[in-house]
Amino acid sequence: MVRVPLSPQERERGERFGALLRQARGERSMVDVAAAAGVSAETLRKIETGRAPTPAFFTVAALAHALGLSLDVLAAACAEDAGQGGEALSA
Amino acid sequence: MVRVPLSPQERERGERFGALLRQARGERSMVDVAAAAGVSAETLRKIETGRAPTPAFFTVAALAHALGLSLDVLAAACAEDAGQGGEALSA
DNA sequence: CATGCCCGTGATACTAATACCGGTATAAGT
DNA sequence: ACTTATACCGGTATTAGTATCACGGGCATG
Repeated sequence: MVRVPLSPQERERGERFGALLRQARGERSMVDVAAAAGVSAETLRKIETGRAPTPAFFTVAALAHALGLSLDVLAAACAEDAGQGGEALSA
Repeated sequence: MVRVPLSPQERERGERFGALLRQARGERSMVDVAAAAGVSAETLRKIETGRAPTPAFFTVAALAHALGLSLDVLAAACAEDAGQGGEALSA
């Protein structure tokens, strides 16, 4: 087991992540945002649909920049949902 | 060529990125931070040394959380340098 | 109505990230 | 001096992200 397959939780988190991006995209087209971020439209689509649940950091950073989103907010929005059962590892 | 190999610029950006993480880690050990972030120590080492120049978003998010860093600051610090080979338009 | 364009999508190809293993070097503690 | 702990390094295995190709649906135009 050298490379653990993505957990269902990670998949779901990716879906939520993509949903956030799609929501932030609003009326803008995929190709427009993708071009602004410097990634291919297909990649953006995969991220939005959750088929790429764990995209690269800089890809996300570029998309967030193109959409005017904060990476911290984005990560927090997904992390909160991901650990909604009760994450008591910090205290 | 369906998957463009990483550019030298991306490699350098990864090195800077890793340097930032290492700096933020300070005196803490790799295994400690890696465990806190939920990634393997080898992965953290590869990211810090620049051998993994484009880590996954959530991996970076977890590391930043473990280190108390802001993702936006982190991305901005790398993006500035990654832009061109010498943008010194400081007014 | 046919054609072309934009959007979104599925399939395919290829590289890279993640994790594990063994070995090595340095520093500290006993 | 031996052991322990930390970090570095090479290789290996497997999954996953990213880009190109090719297709279907909707809309405007000729």
